[in-house]
Amino acid sequence: MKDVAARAGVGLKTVSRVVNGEPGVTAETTERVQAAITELGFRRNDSARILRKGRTASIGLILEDIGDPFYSAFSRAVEDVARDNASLLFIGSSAEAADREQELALAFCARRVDGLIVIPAGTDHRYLLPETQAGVAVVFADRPGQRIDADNVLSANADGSRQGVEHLLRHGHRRIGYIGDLPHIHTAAERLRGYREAMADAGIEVAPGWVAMGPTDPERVAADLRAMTGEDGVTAVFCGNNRVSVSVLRAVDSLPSRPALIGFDDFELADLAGLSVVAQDPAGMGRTAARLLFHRLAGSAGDFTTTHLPVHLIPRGSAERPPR
Amino acid sequence: MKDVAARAGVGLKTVSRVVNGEPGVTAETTERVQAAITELGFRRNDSARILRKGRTASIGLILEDIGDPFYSAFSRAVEDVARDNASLLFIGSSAEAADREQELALAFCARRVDGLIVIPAGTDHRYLLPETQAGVAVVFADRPGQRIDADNVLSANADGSRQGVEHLLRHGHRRIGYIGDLPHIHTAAERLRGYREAMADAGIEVAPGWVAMGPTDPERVAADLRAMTGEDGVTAVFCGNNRVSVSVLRAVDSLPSRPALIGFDDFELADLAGLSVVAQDPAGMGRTAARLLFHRLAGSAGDFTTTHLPVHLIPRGSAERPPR
DNA sequence: CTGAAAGCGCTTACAG
DNA sequence: CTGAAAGCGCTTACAG
Repeated sequence: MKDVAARAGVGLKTVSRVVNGEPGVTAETTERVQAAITELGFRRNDSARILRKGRTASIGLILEDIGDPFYSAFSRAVEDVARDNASLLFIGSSAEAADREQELALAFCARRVDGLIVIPAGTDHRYLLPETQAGVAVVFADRPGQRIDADNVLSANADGSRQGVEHLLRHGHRRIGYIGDLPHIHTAAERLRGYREAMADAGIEVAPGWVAMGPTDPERVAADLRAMTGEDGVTAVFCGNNRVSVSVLRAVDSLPSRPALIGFDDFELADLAGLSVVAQDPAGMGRTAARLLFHRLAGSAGDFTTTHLPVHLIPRGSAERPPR
Repeated sequence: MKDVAARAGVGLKTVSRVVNGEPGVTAETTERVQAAITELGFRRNDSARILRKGRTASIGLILEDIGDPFYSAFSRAVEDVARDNASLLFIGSSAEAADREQELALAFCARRVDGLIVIPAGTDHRYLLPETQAGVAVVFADRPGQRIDADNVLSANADGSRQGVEHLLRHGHRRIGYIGDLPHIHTAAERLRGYREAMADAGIEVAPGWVAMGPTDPERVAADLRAMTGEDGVTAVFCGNNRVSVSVLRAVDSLPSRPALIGFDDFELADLAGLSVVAQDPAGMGRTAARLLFHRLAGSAGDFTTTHLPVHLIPRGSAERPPR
């Protein structure tokens, strides 16, 4: 910028005015400055600008894994809202590791992002306290932030499982199994709770072998599926998330008899597989979380909120078959 | 930092040393500084650090759409390599719009990213010349950069189509149709070229109605599928990308008779649908592009390269059926 | 082992 | 309409 000023024979401030389209510069001066800019290949350094101005016009997004279709739809919605607010987006995956989540969050904060959208992997978010006190806005999505006051945007997880179970009950099932993710994950625990409550309300005692929580790798899921659908086993299986559903679909055809199926979370081609699902709205969740974040950044002060986004049941055949 | 220095009764430089874990500070002094840091809730401002140091330890990634599973696997690989190189990742979607690609790229450059990985939407990348001259490393992936010298990492697109067509020929098909994406997209054009060459080599003249290029929305694809598989139409259809494949799978069951199918690019559940594919390696592409970028940033000077990543055919039944 | 001075590339607040 | 000075929060190069 100094070079441009020298070349155009003007002061620094005049170059700044031209670069930022501020008023109060003669057409002739503007032209001379513009010429110098092109000749020298000048590009404004936004880092320097940011250092002086305060707000960085960037936000950070911490996901579990961009590879999961739920999170990619979520991310796209966040990105769109960020663009509407003239903000750039840092992104990172925690891979379900608390220390990686924290490392990413603090790295983003060190770059002075204005705000953070976090899909929590960890269970203690007090490490963000100094950041929020310094003015960084934080919104947790999909799972709530823990040991910290903040805004949360969640799906109606327990309610969704309840809906799914009641749907299976209406189609005559009573021995209903549940395959879920690791139980320390909030969504996994909530969905299991909804299942248990709906079963209890129907007066059905859940046998120990009917519930299997654990990592969502295909082998574990297939083994648990086989175990719970054996002789006198369950006639229907509730899949706790889209990873479980996919693994179950891959394994179900090798079972002696096919159980009724319902999955939590919709995904591409679930329709072709005829899988009935309790559908979440990942784009809606991303949009809601991002709008809330920019609301806070715009100075909205009210109490912290927890939003539960509704889910809805999509029947496609797999859950509407009677018990064998 | 000034406040910390004052509180600890030391100089600025000493605080800097402690914050960065540089040697040459007494344990006692370190302790006093650390105490001041916690008491004041000090957080180093990396923007300021970056301004002084030069390199920003961040790269930008411009995708067509994070929602597409090909690009989400790609992104995850880029992110992993970035982390290995202690670099943060800006991400943005062009939505196949050249102006949005440019806007994102220049915004990232204004933040002084060290490098850029671009999946091009536009067809003229001369706008990046001032940036590359200023030292920004750029790698194009999936599609080549145009009107600019740079590194490219691509799939063997034409070769892949050729493999797919030859596979169908081996199973007795001669009337083979092709449904692809908009022809101005490089991958779409290359894959079509491979198809045409393989057909010509087999001595088959491609009838005008056998090729349909256009947007990948389900309605367009379904209409073209119906049109080309009518009376005396094609007996096999080559799907030019995973968007086309999904739309074809959704529409194919309503046809009077089911054509043989093969798709370019693998995707989740293609196995359940029994779809034979020419598989790309999105994670490998992301990894290769990112490694190349950091190689350049580490000072590697050689000529610009264009890498063609191999693809491989996965038979799953849909392409191995003879003509009706 | 420690610190004062200068500077990274901008903008702010002010004066002319 | 224009510009000189100070400062954003750090690091570099140097001196003690």
